Amino acid sequence: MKKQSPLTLEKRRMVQMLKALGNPVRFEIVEFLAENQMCITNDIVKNTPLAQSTVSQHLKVLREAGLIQGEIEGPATCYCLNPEGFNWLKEQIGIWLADASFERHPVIKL
Amino acid sequence: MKKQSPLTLEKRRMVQMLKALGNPVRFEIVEFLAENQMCITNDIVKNTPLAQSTVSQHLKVLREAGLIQGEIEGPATCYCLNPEGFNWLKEQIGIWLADASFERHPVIKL
DNA sequence: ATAAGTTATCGTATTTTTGCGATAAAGGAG
DNA sequence: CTCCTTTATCGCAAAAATACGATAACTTAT
Repeated sequence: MKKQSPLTLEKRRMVQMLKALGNPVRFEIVEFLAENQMCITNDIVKNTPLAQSTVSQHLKVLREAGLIQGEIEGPATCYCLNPEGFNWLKEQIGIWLADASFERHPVIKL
Repeated sequence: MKKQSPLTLEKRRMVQMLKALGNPVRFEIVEFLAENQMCITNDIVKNTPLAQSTVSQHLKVLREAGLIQGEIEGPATCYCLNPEGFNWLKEQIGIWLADASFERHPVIKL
């Protein structure tokens, strides 16, 4: 039995990203950003039934997780996916799932 | 500008899995299960500072997300990763991230 | 300067999640 | 049978997430 060490910085970042994506609204925002290269915040707002302030909060969560990035374009803000963040996550998940043992503990019938 | 359609069943399942993994405690439980082939609930409990009932709740969340599976072994319960669930998730993430456009909206300086 | 449009943040209400103790169910040991 | 161990569930408290309106900051156009 191996004792669990506390989560590394990398894994905490991974958890933060997974949590950010593990919400239907944010998941849809990411999909929207992926599908639309024109990514002004207001377009995202119009695409949801939610208030502008709510969407802004969700964008903040995604931004802080490093999954999207915003850039001020004149009076508006252009959000796009953050390729570095997504590629990093993809890589980490790959490593993580590869390491994971899917072996089943041999069932000892008592 | 493309209008967003509501999330498909598959995507909702994906969100559910991401949410389940997007919690430090559950993430560690999964790591623990991956590292230890002996996966009795009580061992998981001993590995955390949390109460048994709390761990049981987290296991339920992971189980309902299809990420782990439990099997009653005598008086105890043996939990293991669910290979199908994880492989499905890995596959979906691969597809999802491959589809995602990382192109940046061309910045029009006004 | 004023007005219109866009976005971030603040305060707050509601909902959900997280955590715990107590309890019940179920199996195995004596 | 009784006792012990293990686990799931219930009820509840505390914490966090979610959503909204109001507001402030900022840009652009008039």
